[in-house]
Amino acid sequence: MVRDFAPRVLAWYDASARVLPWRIAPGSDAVPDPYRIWLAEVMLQQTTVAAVAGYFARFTECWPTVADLAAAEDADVMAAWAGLGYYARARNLLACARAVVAEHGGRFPESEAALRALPGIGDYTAASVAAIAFGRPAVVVDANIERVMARHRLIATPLPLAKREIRAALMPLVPQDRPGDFAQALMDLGATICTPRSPVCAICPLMADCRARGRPDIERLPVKPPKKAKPRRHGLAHWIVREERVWLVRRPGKGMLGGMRALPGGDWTDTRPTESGVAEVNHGFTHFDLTLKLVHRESHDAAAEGEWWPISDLDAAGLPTLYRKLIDKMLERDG
DNA sequence: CATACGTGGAA
DNA sequence: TTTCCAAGTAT
Repeated sequence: MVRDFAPRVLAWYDASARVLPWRIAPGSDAVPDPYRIWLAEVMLQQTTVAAVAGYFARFTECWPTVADLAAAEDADVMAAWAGLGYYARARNLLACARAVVAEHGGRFPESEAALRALPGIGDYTAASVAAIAFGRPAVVVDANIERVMARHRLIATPLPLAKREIRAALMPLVPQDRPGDFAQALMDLGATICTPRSPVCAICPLMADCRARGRPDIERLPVKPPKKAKPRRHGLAHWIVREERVWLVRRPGKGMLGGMRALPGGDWTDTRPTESGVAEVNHGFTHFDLTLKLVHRESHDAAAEGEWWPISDLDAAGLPTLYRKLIDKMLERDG
């Protein structure tokens, strides 16, 4: 049965592939654009298809080619990424586009190794671009494929240790003729049938030889390490207004919300400020929860760099969601 | 190997 | 409301 693993997966994909803006439909003779494949793959890192769609449309309209993106202003790209999260991706996106232009003549390299050496491209993205854009028989392993394989082969080793087994199990199954479709097929399968909860095994093309099929503990696969409790931190943000404009700063290039426009304010600490504010939000980050309070200030530090931004045009500032939530709350209150 | 790094939707 | 977690990468 294992011998026809890829044919079953590909036949299912031919009939059931999701239609996505960055995808070339199976059977189409269109030529994939490595720039669009790469852009989508970076946006999709730890991010849902639904969240990415609008950003992908705006980016490809503003910057149709990798050369256009490489020539863009940092501030414009960071603002366009605002709200999508994991902002190191946007910084690396620009660095990668510029490296492709400066070091590869404006064309993405085709080998997995050369792709892997570019900023923001790790094991997964290097393999997926090699397979999808260039038809290379790379072994693509993302969270969907980990789940499909851990269940099909009943791999109970906890992640991330299981990654090696999963990769070894998948490698001999990759078809030489359609590696890109194979990878996308397994990801679609994981996203729509072999889901984390309530998998729809009855319509799965792999059900005949899936070792986890029918087991009550199928939802526990793949086994993941226990999560740690998230601490809560507190911070202040300053609302400084002059002539219908608000004072915005840019956060340092590394760390939380690195490189993004923001409201000025102090460090985030583990003690709640006593000062009363005009608005407050709770915002959940990956490894801590933040309570951020908005307070009025008359002026900013004399030495501070920043810009007076029209309050009526805050949408264009490209503020991270944390600050948008806080400002929206205050404006809603004050009218 | 462990940790830092966003956000929004689903159950 | 809380918890989970989604096409991961860098350090």
